[in-house]
Amino acid sequence: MNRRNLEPWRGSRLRRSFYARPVLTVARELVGKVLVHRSAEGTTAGRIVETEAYRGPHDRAAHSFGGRRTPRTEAMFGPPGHAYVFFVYGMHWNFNIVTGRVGEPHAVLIRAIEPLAGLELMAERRRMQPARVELTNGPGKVCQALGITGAQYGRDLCKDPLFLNEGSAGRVMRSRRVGIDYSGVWAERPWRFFEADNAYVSRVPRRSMLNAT
DNA sequence: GAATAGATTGTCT
DNA sequence: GACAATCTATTCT
Repeated sequence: MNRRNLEPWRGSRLRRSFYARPVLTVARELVGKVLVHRSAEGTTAGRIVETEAYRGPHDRAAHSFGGRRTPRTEAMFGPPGHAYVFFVYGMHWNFNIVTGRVGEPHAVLIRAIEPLAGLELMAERRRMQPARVELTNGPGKVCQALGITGAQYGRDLCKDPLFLNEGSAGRVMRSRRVGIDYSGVWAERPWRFFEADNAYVSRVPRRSMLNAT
């Protein structure tokens, strides 16, 4: 265990240029990176192990489909490296990272992380025991564990207190995205990326749906 | 282990 | 009024 793993917030921070690239590239490369949130309650951090790319205005599954630009989706149209946070199903927050160019409404959903620091605080927020994969194996769970809500909407992820650091991943696989069956052919696109054999990945697809990257 | 139902509210039609 | 980039508990096999 090196110092970076013990104190993940000390790592090398990802720069704006990392996010200012095509959304599929960023989604793929975000697997293995370290997400850190330093809040008043304490610091929590984890390795990203599962992501999904959303690519409006053409992608029917994206909230920015058709160029829909409202107070809710505004952040997706803004500069890369900022947070797009939304509330869904009446009770869960989801955290995304805006990518690409200004005016291009693309973002990457963070679906799962492997906890690195602040496990006790995560467990407290999640109201469960710390040594369980259910702590952070889903997009709503990640937000609850890290204390991410609408208060973080639009925040610059190149600055404190919510930011990403360098990290590395094992083998990365891809599959169709989760929970967007209403979007027709767009649901088939292999725009979900995850680390192979990681226990914190929210759902392991059938072998026939898998692709190596 | 898989399938299903229920919770609960912001957003848009 | 309908629906949603989800989670949890429950009820099956």
